Amino acid sequence: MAAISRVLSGSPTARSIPAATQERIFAAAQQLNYRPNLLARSLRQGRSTSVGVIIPEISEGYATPILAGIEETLSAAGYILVMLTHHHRAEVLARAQQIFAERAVDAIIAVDTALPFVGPIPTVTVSCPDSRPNVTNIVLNHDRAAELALHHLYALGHREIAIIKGQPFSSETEVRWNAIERAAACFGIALRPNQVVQLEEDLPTSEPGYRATRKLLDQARDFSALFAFNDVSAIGAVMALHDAGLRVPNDVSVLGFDDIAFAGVHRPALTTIRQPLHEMGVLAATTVLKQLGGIPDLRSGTQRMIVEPELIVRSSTLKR
Amino acid sequence: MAAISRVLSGSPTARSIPAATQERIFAAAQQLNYRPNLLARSLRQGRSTSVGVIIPEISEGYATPILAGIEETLSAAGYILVMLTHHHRAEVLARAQQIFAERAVDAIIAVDTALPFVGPIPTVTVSCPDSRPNVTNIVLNHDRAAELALHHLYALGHREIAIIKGQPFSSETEVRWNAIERAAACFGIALRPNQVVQLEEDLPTSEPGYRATRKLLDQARDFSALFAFNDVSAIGAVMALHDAGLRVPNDVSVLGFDDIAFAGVHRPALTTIRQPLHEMGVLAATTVLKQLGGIPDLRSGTQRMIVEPELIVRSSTLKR
DNA sequence: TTGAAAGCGTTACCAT
DNA sequence: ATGGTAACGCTTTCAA
Repeated sequence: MAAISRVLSGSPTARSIPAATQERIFAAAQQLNYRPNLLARSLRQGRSTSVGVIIPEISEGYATPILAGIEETLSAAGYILVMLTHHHRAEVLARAQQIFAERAVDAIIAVDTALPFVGPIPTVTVSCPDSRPNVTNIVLNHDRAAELALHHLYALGHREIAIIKGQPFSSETEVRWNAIERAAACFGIALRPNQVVQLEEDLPTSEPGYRATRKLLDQARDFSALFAFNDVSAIGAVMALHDAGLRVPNDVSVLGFDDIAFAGVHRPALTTIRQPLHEMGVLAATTVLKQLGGIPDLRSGTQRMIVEPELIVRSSTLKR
Repeated sequence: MAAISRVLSGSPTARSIPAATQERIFAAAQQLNYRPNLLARSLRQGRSTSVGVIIPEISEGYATPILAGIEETLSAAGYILVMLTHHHRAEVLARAQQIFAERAVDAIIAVDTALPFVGPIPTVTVSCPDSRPNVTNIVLNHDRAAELALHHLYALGHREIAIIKGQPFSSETEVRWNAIERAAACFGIALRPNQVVQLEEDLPTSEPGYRATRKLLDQARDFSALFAFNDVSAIGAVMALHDAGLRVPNDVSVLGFDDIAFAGVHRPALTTIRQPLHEMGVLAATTVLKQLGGIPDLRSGTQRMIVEPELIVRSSTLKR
C-alpha cells in the first residue's frame, strides 16, 4: 500500500522505488481502473485541491470574465472552485468563512469583496483596495485610469465633467473617486458638487445608472461630459440622457469603465476605460497556484499587483 | 462520540436521546466552537453535499442567469457547486466524469451539454433535448417558441423569413430547427434554403451572428424578417444588416431568442422569445435537491420538465 | 526497497 | 439511553 500510494501520488519518496515496481503498480492501477479517493486523501492531508472564490454576485459583464479566467486557470491545474456569492450581505460573508473552513479550501480568492477574515491560507483579492497583512491584492492602477479618462475628455475640450460615483458598498468606489479628484486637480478641472452623483441601488443592471443620471440632470445641465463608474451604468446614463432630449456623444460625451463585452456592441459604441478583467482572473488564479506550490515564505507579507487600464475610444467623443 | 454525532448531525436516531443530554452536547459544542469536519463526514458517508455543474462556458447573457439560479438555490441548501466548463471539447467532457466521481458529487446538472455518461446519482439536464434513462430533462417548449415567433412575424405581414440556425455543436440547434420547420408549415411559410444560414464559430459573442448574416445577405436579400438562434447572434445580425445599408426594424424585422439582460438595452431594443433562464437554473437545482432528499424511487425513469417561452415585443417590428 | 500500522474525524453497527 | 469500536481510503512514519 505504501509503495502504491507513493508511486501513484507522485511523491518524491517514490524515487527510491525501482522502475520495475513502478511499472507493475501503474499497470495494475490501469487494469483495475483504480481511482484514488480524493476525499480520503483530503482528510488525511488536510487539503482539498480546491480554492474558495467569493464574489458579490454572478453578474453580467463584470463578474463573468473574471470568473472565467479563474475557472480556466484553476481547473487546468486540477483545482476546483468553491464559489460563493454574498450579495453585499454581511451575514453571508461571515458564513462564507465557515464554509471555506468546512470545505478545507487550500486558498481563497475574493473578488470585489472586502474580506472580514484572513486565515492561514494563501489569500488573493481582486479589486479590493484595502490591503491587509498576508494578502496579495490585485488592483487596477486607478490613478492611471483617472488620468486616461480625464485627459481624454480634457483634450476634447471638455471642462464641465459630471461624475457618477459607484455604490457606497462597492469596494472600489472610494479609491476610484480619490483618483479622479487627484487627476482633476492635475488638469485644473473643477468637480462641482452638483455635477457628482452616486449609484444607489444594489442591482447589476443599468437601472442605477439611469436613476443617477436623472438625478444629475435635475441638479445640473451644464456639463458636456459624463464619466460613469462602469459600463453598465454608462449605458443607463446614455438612456437617461437620451430620454431627456440630449444626444450622445453630440451633446454629452459619455465615458464608461470596465470595457464589458457589450460595450462595443452598444449603440452608441461605448468609449471606456478598459480593465483587463479576464487577465485579472487568470492572474489571481496563477498567483494562488504559485503560493500553493511554492515556498511558504512567499505567502507572507502584503503584496500589491498593479494592473494597467487602457483607454478604448469607440464613439467619437466630440468636442462641445 | 456516538451520541454527539447523532445529535449534532440531526440524525433521526437522536430522538431517543433525552433533551438534557442534547442540551449538554449543544452547549459543549458551542463552547468549544466545534465544527464537524465535512471531509471526514463525506469520506464516511460517501457523499459530499456538492453538486457537479457542467456548462460549455461561463458566457455573458446565457450562462450567467442559469448559473446564478443554480448557485442561489444550491448554496441556500448548504450544497456547493463543482463547476466545470468543457468548451465543446470531447476530451474535457470525458475528464469531467472523472472529476465528478473523484469529488464524489451527490448529483449532476448539465447545462446545454450532451452528457456522454450517466451515473447512479441524480442527474438533471437543462436545455439538452436528447433524453436518456434516469435523467430529468428541463427543456423549453420549442414548438411553442417557434409558434410564438413565426406567428408574431406572420401577423405583421412577413412571408419571407430568414433563419439563423445554431452552431452544429449546440445541443438545441436541431430541436429548435425542427420546431421552426413545423411551425412554418402550419403558417404556410416557405423556408427557402438560401434564406437559412448557420452559426459556425465557437464564440459566445455576436461575431458568429454577424458573419452568418453577411453570408445570408450574399445569397438572398429578399427576406423581410430574420429569426436568429439567440440574442447574441441577433445583435450581430443587426450590425451586419446595418452595415449592408438595411434598417432594423424598418427594412428587416429581427427576432432574437433568450431575452438576455442586454436585449432590452440594445438599440434597436430586441424583440425576442424569452427563455426563463434564471428560473430554469432554479428549477434544475430544486429538482436535484428534491431527488437528493426524497425517495430513491423518484430518481428513476426519464422525466421531462417543460418550460414555457414568452414573446417579448420591444422594437416595433413593422410590416413590410 | 518494502511492509506494517497508526492515524485523519466522522458515522453506524452492536452491545450494554 | 449510551458507549465502544470498526470501518471509510488514503498518507506517512517507523522498522525491517
